[in-house]
Amino acid sequence: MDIQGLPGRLLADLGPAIASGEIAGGSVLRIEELEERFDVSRTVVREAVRMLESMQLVASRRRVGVTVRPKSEWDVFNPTLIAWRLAGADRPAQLRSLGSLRVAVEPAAAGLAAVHADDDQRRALGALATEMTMTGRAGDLDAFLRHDADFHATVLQASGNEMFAHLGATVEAVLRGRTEHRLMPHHPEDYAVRLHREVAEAIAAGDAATAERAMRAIVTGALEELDAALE
Amino acid sequence: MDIQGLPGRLLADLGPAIASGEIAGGSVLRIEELEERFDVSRTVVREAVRMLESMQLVASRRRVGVTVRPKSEWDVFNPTLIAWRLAGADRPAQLRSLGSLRVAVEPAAAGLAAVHADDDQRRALGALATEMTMTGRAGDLDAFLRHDADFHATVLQASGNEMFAHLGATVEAVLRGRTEHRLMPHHPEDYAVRLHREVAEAIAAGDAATAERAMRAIVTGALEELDAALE
DNA sequence: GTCGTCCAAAGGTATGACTTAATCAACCCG
DNA sequence: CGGGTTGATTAAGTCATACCTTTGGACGAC
Repeated sequence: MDIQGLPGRLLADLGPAIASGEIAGGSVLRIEELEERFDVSRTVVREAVRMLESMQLVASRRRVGVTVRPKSEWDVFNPTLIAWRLAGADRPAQLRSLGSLRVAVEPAAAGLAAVHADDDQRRALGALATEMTMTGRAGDLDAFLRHDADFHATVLQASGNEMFAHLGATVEAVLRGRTEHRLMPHHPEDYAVRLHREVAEAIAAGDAATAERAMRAIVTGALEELDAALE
Repeated sequence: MDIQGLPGRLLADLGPAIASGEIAGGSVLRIEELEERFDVSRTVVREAVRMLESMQLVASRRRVGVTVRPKSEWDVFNPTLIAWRLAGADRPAQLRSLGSLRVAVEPAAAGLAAVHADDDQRRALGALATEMTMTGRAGDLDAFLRHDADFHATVLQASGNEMFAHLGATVEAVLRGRTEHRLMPHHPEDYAVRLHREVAEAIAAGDAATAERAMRAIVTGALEELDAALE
């Protein structure tokens, strides 16, 4: 999902630098300077700039240069940008934003999934809940993370809403970040695992209200734990 | 927010064509062909392709060409792409997706706004609700639309969550599309206007639960009306 | 002090040559 | 005859350069 070619190299360098605030809003980059700094041709620089431009990270104006736009204008839903911010200095802020988004979206998705999921998806959720129980008890955080991410991605997918479905990858990034940075207990809380089981069963039974309620408990719990972990 | 220069011209032509399905997933475009078709240089074509690529609309592979990716891989949150789809053949599907998204996000945003809004925002919401009452009664759909969009944008902004805030522009696009295509009653329903007033008052009073409930009523109502209007 | 003109700086576009990688097919080996 | 390896071919990727276009700011006239 990442990069391609030389412009990708520039992106991988400039993008995170801007996203982390290291290059402040209002700064001006000149194309010629970038050519020298990265030792590439104008073509390459321009393509990289175009991509930053399409994320609303920068704006290019004649006679001025490539100016970094204020943070408030970024395309904050862009998955690449989210990844950069999660990897950089304002990971806390990004995690909080995404946490609120999850609280809003995932319960709704669970409710829809109870209505729209196909049989395979209902079965898969049950199986994933079981895996989470087992790997959670065993303290195998890697495997737990994998199944947790799969679980949420499956629910989002099963909602039948393409926009919800696309948040699967983002949620996975959140969960991974949480695990990698020790922002969650070393043994997943029992109650969280039980709630996942409850969501799976409610979706299997077509019980939208219960699925929604249980999922809301999961994501609000996650948000509270996150806030606590971030002091 | 749109376009800039010659690459913008290509984008404005290719983007909507892909977004509407006119150019199907799996199709292959060759750069040289595009050069001729639009009578521009390679530089320009490549930059346009880069931008389509960063929306995940296409992928460029050596020895093959620029292939249009399946719809399921598009960056469906990209505002430009949303605009293209709203303007094109699958406006109905896009409106439905966005409708569900609103149902998920706006109630949560209203709840947060009741806690985080500043005084100006609380005042502005009250004033906008008043305007909606007046222009709604007068049947001035244009003015009503403007205030309606402002209202929702302000709530999203006041939530204090940058991701919610960014959905303001998208919601406005939805509302505008709804009005322009006669998908709403010629006189806004009284109950909807009353609910907006209720949201404004709850946010002014810092009553998160009420704000959330009233906003949920607004957006679920809007979604139902949309579904009805789309048969 | 204000307005208008002019110039230079920086991005935007065009071109053509060259490099790189991947597909397809021919070919060789088993 | 089948399968894997190699090589030719094709289209994207990169580079260097020249030229065009816009525009911010300096400079001078009124």
